Amino acid sequence: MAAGARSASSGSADKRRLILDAAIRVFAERGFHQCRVSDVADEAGVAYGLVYHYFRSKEEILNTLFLERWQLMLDAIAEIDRRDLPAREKLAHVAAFIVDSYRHDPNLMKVIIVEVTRSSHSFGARHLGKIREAYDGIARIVERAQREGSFRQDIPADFGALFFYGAIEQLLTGWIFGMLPTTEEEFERAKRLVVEALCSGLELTPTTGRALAR
Amino acid sequence: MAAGARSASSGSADKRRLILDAAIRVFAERGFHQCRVSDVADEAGVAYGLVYHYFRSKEEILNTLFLERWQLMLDAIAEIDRRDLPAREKLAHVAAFIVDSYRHDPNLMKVIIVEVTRSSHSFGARHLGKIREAYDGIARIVERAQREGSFRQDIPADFGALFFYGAIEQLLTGWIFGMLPTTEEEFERAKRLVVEALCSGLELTPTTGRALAR
Amino acid sequence: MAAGARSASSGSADKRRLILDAAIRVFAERGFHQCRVSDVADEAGVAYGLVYHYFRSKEEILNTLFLERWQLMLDAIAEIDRRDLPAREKLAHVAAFIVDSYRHDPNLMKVIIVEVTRSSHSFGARHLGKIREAYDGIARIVERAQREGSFRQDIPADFGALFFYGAIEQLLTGWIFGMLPTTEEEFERAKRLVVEALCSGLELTPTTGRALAR
Amino acid sequence: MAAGARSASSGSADKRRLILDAAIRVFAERGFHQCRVSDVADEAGVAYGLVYHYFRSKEEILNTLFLERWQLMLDAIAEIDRRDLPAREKLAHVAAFIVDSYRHDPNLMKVIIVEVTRSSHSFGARHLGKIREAYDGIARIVERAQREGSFRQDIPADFGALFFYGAIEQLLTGWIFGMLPTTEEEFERAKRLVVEALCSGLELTPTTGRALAR
DNA sequence: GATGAATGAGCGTTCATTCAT
DNA sequence: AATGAATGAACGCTCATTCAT
Repeated sequence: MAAGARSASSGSADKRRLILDAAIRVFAERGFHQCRVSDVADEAGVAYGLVYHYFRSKEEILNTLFLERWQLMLDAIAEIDRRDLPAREKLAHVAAFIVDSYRHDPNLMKVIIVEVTRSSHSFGARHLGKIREAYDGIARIVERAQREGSFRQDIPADFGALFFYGAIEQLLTGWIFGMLPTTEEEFERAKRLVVEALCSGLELTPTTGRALAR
Repeated sequence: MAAGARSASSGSADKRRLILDAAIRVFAERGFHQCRVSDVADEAGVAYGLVYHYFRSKEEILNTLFLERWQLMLDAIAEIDRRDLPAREKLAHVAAFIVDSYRHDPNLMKVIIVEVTRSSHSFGARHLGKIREAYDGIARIVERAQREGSFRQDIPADFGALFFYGAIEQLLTGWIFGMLPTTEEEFERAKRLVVEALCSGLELTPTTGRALAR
Repeated sequence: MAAGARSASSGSADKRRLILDAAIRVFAERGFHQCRVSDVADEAGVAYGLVYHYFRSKEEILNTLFLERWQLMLDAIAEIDRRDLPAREKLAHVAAFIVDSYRHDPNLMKVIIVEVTRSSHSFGARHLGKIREAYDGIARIVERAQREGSFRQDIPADFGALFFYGAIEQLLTGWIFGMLPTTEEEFERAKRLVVEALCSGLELTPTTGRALAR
Repeated sequence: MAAGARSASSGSADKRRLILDAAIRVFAERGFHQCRVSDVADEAGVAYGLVYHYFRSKEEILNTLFLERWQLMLDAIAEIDRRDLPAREKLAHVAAFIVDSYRHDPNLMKVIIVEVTRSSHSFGARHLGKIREAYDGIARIVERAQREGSFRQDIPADFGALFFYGAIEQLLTGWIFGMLPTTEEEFERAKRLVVEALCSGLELTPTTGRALAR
């Protein structure tokens, strides 16, 4: 929880932070390519020359936003994996972290997902390594579960991670696009369902029959 | 199979098709926003102005590419759903159709995924309805399976569809980004695994134990 | 009267005439520069390549329209001047000819006035000689009246012609712009008033007092 | 006199003014549509983009030039009308103001007349209201003269204004087109003649006979 | 005569970035 | 640190004109 608490903070005169927070709003609202540097400056209430005092370029603003947020997630995944929990619980925590990140600062997550993660040209390509680290972090959870016998081994860990991440990203996309409702209950339900679906599958089996009863 | 056979064909003098095919290559290579209309014209070997003879704008080229291809997929999903098959088989056919589409014309799929589907600003927003239709088509398969008792009902059909589509899209993204190998075997393996994972889950159970044996 | 009877005629298959008539409507409606050659062709119901079969360029269409109509006016002015009439009557006939030309084919006159006569760049410059001939024709009427003693000599004939033509052109402009009503009565009144004003002046004098009584 | 002193001044570093003055020269020389924004920038000796720093569009430059100059004339006409003078004197002042405006900055007046006032499509239409105000200002002078008995009432004031303005505009057109000489004497003579012609008429009468003697 | 596909120069506008103050 | 004037490359789009059929 408390994911990304820093991004919306600061009543201070930290102009750099002001610019970053303004950029989140503007990039989320209109898209990175559809807005001008001056829009960010206007939103931040500073002269737009100042943007270039703090950032080398418009891109660097986005890179900064992405990296500082994404690293939190990587750290969280790693930390979760170190805990002594069943894999399913770990994945639940990962899902919760991501969903809560969106809940906490939808604009920031929207920017990261839409402008970086889902944008293979320009930014996606640049941050491929970092994005991959997230898959790897999840894959490590799966891998350990396979070694410990709780997860099946016929689905490679990296595929499992891919599917799990893909499902969650699709949830975020649904919220971002306004295709899914964004109430608190929905967030909680989604967290539960994505883990349930990915771990136990969509088919009805004796096992999932028991799962239903829980 | 044979998905979208038309898009890469034609040694004919159909200049309109020539332009569309050139656009696929150029958009895939450098991205929609990163290339100029003249790049498309050059690639097609036609004069600049001819592009505007056939298309109202650069955007219309992309819209055309998206719509003509996406509709094939929607039709395929609907057709698959009409067959008398277990839901798992249906989903396998859907996965196969999408994967084969990528295998058949990776550039076109890359353009559609990267520039339209995963691009909420500009194009994604415009084609939201069409994109949603795909989710709905898959959801209908899941729904029927729930009614018929083969799929569990505690995971709503639309979520199931979302997760399934998300997993597949993540596969495509992996191939597009060069994060996953793109051999024939990989494509086939991926088709199988995404269905297996989504239907039976990642966890090891007595049921999946049996699945392993198949 | 019956000025420019040819311009709106022809139920024949004379495509050249069809194009010219279409050009009158299109140029009048949207302006020479604001419409495309294809607009003219569409209006004429012919393929736009045909326009280039009959005319060397878009400009030549306008030149043709201007010259064929303007020459009628020059001829009319010359013919009027040859009649044995008081100068005031001659000017009245000139005014009537121009006003009736507008009444007969407002679009054509609009094109000629707006796109050629009042457009010093491009077309005005090209047809300067022809435009000047009109001034000269009127000036000749004034000049003769001065020699014969009915017109004062302290206002040079060319100035007189300029003022007279300017007043009439302003009337046309008023109609074209929709600043003056365009009823039959207004046209007749305008004919009378422009001659009266230019010949007798706006000031009230014993002479004009008598004029009132007429 | 001293009409529009601001427009051609400034050796200062006011780049906005520099651009406006350059635009006057370029628009006058080659016409609004026949010149590129870069021509204006080059003429002003500033970078291309700076034009768009100060003006929203090429059109806005022309609008600005027209409005700032035209308003001076409207103000002048209103001010002249407020003076306690015979109508003929008032009209003489109006004529003088306009002629002097041309004398002072022929390029600016050329642009205004040719590109705006005489251009019913595009700009003329946009500024119809402002153009009409000029007619109305002159008409008010005539109207008052009619009420006070010095001008005849059988020629409506608005027609009188139209003819007077038309005559003057034709003079300007003559100078602009190079059809009339542009010496100081000619300007002064034209001022006198246009008023004389419009007030007293072209015909020789006992009254105008006396006028000759003056 | 008639068609409309094909050509390509031209131009208005945008906007990231620099820099003098 | 802070400002915003100044720069200029880049690009989408228009449209008059040509030409093969």
